[in-house]
Amino acid sequence: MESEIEDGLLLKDQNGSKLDDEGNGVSSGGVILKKGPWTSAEDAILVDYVKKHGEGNWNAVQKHSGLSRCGKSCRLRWANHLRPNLKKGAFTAEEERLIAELHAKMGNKWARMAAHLPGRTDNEIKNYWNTRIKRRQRAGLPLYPPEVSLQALQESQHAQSTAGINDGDRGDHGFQQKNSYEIHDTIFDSLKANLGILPYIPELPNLSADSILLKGLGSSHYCNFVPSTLPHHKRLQESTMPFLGSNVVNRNGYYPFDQIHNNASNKIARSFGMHSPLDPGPSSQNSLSYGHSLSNGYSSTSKPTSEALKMELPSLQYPETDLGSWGTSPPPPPLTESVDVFIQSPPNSALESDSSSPQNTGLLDDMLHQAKTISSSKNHCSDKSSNSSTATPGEGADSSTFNMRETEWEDYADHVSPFGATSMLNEYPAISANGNSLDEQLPAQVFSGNVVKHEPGEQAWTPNSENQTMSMLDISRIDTLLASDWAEQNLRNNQNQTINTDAVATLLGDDLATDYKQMSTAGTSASSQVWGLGSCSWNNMPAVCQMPDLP
DNA sequence: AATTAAACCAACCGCGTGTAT
DNA sequence: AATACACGCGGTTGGTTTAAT
Repeated sequence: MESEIEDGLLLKDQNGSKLDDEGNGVSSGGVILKKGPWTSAEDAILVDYVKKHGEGNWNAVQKHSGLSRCGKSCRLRWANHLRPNLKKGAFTAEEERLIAELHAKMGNKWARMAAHLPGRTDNEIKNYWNTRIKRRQRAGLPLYPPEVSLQALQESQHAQSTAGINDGDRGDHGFQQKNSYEIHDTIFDSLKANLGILPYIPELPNLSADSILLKGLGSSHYCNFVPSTLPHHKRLQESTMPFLGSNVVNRNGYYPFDQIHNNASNKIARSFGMHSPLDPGPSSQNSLSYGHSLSNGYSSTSKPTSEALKMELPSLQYPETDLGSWGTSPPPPPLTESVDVFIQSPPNSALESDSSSPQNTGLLDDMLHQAKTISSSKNHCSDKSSNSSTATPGEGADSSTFNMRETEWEDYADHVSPFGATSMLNEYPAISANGNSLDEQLPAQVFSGNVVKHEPGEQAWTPNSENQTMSMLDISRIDTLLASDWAEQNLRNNQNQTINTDAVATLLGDDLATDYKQMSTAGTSASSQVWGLGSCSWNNMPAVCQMPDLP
């Protein structure tokens, strides 16, 4: 080792390590730190070291084991490849779905997501997601499955509503609020993107998109959708926003929904195969487009089991892992594309980042002020939301409105237009009223009950019942989220739900999934699942405005 | 069969945060 | 309180494999 030390000029990298002229690091002891692929010998050394000394203190590995790797590299190698219980192989359909769900809630918090996926690493999840982002971007398909988006919104609303109730006592709920915010932000962007590509905007009865965002600043119930003012702008990258150029973001940094509305409304039915009830059936063009989409983008990384097995352990880089589990795992995702299908147009990063700009500070202050003013009259807000609703009270009550079976997720894309918005109006089956939310189920259980596996080539879920059609009317309508159905339902459920949510959130904080699980099992699932826009009205604003990391 | 493009994945890099001194 | 260090996270890069032409 020592002999490898070079006397040449040594640079220092960001971590203070010296670099030789080939870019290899040089430890403080003068040992050249190797870079690049790990060898089996190095793996063995590292494994042996960890067995003896445990994890952590990674910089000591090089010193004590003679391994010519920096501590950071050792940690990464251990975490991603050598540590026990790592699950290798393609992601299962369940995992794919969970990833989408988690991403909807957390954004690019790979490590946190990995915590929910035993045996999976943040890097693995990140790679998986990013490859699909790219693919979906090219295909113009949704980022999240509709039910994931909707559910996340619901949950975020629960949380934010709770935050509203705790308005005067936010000190201990910073995380929860932040979490809520993140959910909102991510999903909101997702929904916005959908608005840009989905035909539903026209369906928004009494509010244009800009009214949702901007007018809401004044007194609407939609203010909670105003994108963040928070500094987490790094989370979503511009690269995830392919559909809309920055030129469509108004000078306030908000996404000009009305513009989208105007531009998109005329294209809606035709472009997406989603037909207005007043519009004749899908055009052949849609069908063709959709079919094209299917044929294009569906080489998912989730490969059939056999392939998954094949791809594993390609080299010494991969330690032996328990492939046995794969043998028993569900058939590879036909679902292969399950996630891809829903990767939607990227979030509007401009909106996000811009909203955090100083120029919006005043707006946020106003929002906060009004939020506090209004928070005491939540019911009043609900009433107002109700008035704007286009749904009848009875209709929205069905919790199924915002739930889809996982299978539908895949089918959704499969049937959708090239833009990912399939003819949901016709094809989505109704979900049972007691359909579980994603969070109501633990990962291991999430997909057990209602996932219908499809073979990769299996295109279609055949619409065959009226109730299916019924359900989709709401589900497919992203704008519905912003509109009145939720508010309508919320009117009835708001009070009790808010209290429950508050209590749970207060107790559990971070783990919103658990929060909602508990809520659901407490017999409030029906109401909670229809928790709507109304609940995300002003009482939510504090959650946004109180973000601890606000400047 | 050869070439090119796309997809995948391991590893690296920079930065932020927490902790020890 | 200030500084240095260790660690972890998220983003990016580059090499390899696979698929398409």
